[in-house]
Amino acid sequence: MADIARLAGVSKATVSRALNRSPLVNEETRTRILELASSLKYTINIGAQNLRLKQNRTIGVVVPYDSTTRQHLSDPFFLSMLGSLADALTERGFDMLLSRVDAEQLDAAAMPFDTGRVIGLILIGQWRHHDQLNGLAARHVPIVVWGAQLPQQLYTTVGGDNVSGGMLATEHLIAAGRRRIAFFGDINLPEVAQRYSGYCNALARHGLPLDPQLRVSVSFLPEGGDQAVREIERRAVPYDAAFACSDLLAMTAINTLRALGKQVPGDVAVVGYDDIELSTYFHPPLTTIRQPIRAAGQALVGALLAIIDSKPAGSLQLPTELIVRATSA
Amino acid sequence: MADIARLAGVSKATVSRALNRSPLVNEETRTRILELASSLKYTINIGAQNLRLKQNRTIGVVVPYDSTTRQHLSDPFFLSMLGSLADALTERGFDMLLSRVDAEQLDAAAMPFDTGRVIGLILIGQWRHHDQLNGLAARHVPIVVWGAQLPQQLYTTVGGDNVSGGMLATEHLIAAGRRRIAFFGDINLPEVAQRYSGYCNALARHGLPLDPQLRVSVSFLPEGGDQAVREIERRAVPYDAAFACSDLLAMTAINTLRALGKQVPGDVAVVGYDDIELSTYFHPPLTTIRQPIRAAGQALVGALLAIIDSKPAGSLQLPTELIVRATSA
DNA sequence: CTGAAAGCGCTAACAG
DNA sequence: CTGTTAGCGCTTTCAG
Repeated sequence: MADIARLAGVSKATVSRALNRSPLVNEETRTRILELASSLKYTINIGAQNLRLKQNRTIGVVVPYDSTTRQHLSDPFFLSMLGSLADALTERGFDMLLSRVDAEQLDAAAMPFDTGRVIGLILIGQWRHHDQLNGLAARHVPIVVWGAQLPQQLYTTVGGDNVSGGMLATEHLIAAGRRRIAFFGDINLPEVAQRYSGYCNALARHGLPLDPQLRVSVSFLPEGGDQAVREIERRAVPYDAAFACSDLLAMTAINTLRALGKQVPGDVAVVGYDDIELSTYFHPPLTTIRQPIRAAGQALVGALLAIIDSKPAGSLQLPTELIVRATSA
Repeated sequence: MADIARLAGVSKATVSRALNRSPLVNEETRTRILELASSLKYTINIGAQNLRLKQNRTIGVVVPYDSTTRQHLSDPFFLSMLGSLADALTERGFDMLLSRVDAEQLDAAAMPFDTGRVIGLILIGQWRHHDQLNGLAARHVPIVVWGAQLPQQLYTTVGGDNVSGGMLATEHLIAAGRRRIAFFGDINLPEVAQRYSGYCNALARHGLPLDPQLRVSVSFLPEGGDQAVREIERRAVPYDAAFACSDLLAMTAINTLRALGKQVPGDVAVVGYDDIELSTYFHPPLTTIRQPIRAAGQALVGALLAIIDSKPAGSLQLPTELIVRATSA
């Protein structure tokens, strides 16, 4: 900037003003400076600017990962979420600092905030780390989490409406004439627990019994679908449908069902969750519960910026939607 | 820092030294300062430190996207790559600034560098933007690209060995007794072109004719597999195998083959590319060419840091590997 | 071993 | 309209 000032025969202050399009600077001087700057390919040093302005337009996006199961990068759902966040942040002129942290050491997630690198954090995935997240919020780290709303929650969440998602899926299967509906998912995870309660509600509403033997606890890893099917077969309980807590789970489950000689949806109807892009192109195309990814990115960013602005930002539940395709016909 | 200095009864300089573990500071003073700092949850402001040190430990990772086809976020391969990069960068103490840029305006990718936010760029995906990439390199933007090595290339690439990948796949199919092998992919993309040339080599080596009718040009979008199969059926050329340029393509192709009543691998053997995690759990498990993702992240980061250090960093081709599963049995 | 002082690149009073 | 000056939070000579 000093160079430009010298070459333009003005002071650094004027250059700064010109570059920031201050109305205080003469039209003519301004264009001269701007041209000089662009011919020298000069751009303001954002670090210095941030320091001076005590501002910062970078948001930290954290993907917690489970070091034992690597339960994080298998699912295309995350990638879509990342994309949606990138779009929402870009749109509002923010940069995105991406980090992965061990889910057991979630405090580490706050480092970019503590060191002033970012002004707030978006966490993709709540898992079972409610307490650690509360801890961060108690420290006044501006944070928004993609996940379920829980009692005594100090942090803000944005998530799909899991209860109604679970209901939609289950009622759809019931409407399709299914009576013995298996549930695949780990209810220790808050989101899955809510989907399960939606499932229970739907059964109750239609006077169907809740058989605990029909619930199989599996992780979100791709092998989960296979495991779930094999487990329920081992239990030898009759079932004519399955509600899987992710599309990936549903797809791998369907593959195993087929391998075991079952027809989908003939013998077993299947509904997934998320509506990842591949679901449409799967064979047969997968019936699923759509999570509104675009809206999710917008909502997460909106909520975080509100918090940073110290405006109250309540937790949010985004509507989910049943997408009927062929696996439940 | 001024606060800590005051509370510890020392100068800012001493605090700085203590925090940076300088040997110049008295053991006792140091621990006092360190304790004070941690009790106040103080952390050095990285922005200010960077400014003063004229350093920066942030790398920009850029995912170009095609605004018309959104040819970017459908494929789990990218997510794995992102994860691998995140790991490699974290390991070496670098932060990752993630951005998406319109592939038609790749110059924009350099912005975080021009403004001093990052010290170098990693681009995931070369697509057909060789010239723009050369332009960036000519401007001395430190940059490494995941993609194919091309003639007259000013930038550094790291990529899988596509020619040998194409050969491995094709020779495997030939060894399995297939003679009419379709190729699914857009050879306008350098990586795909190289895989195609591997495919041609393999055919030639075994004295098999190269039938241009067997090559179907489709994008990497998930619907590509479906389109490819329908196109080749429309052409009514006989084929007994297909080599698809991504696993996603292979999977959606298999679904469509099945929908058309063809057996896989009975009627048509299929080989994919990338070895994404889902491939193992697909039904039938997918034969594919593995790209060494972990090594890729390491290599990309390593090459970029070398360039930043103004050490010469030649382009690199990582070995690919044939993973035989059930779709080619 | 410690402190005073200068300065990284930028912006914003304040004074012309 | 423009320049002078101070200072964002940090590190590092240079003197004690």
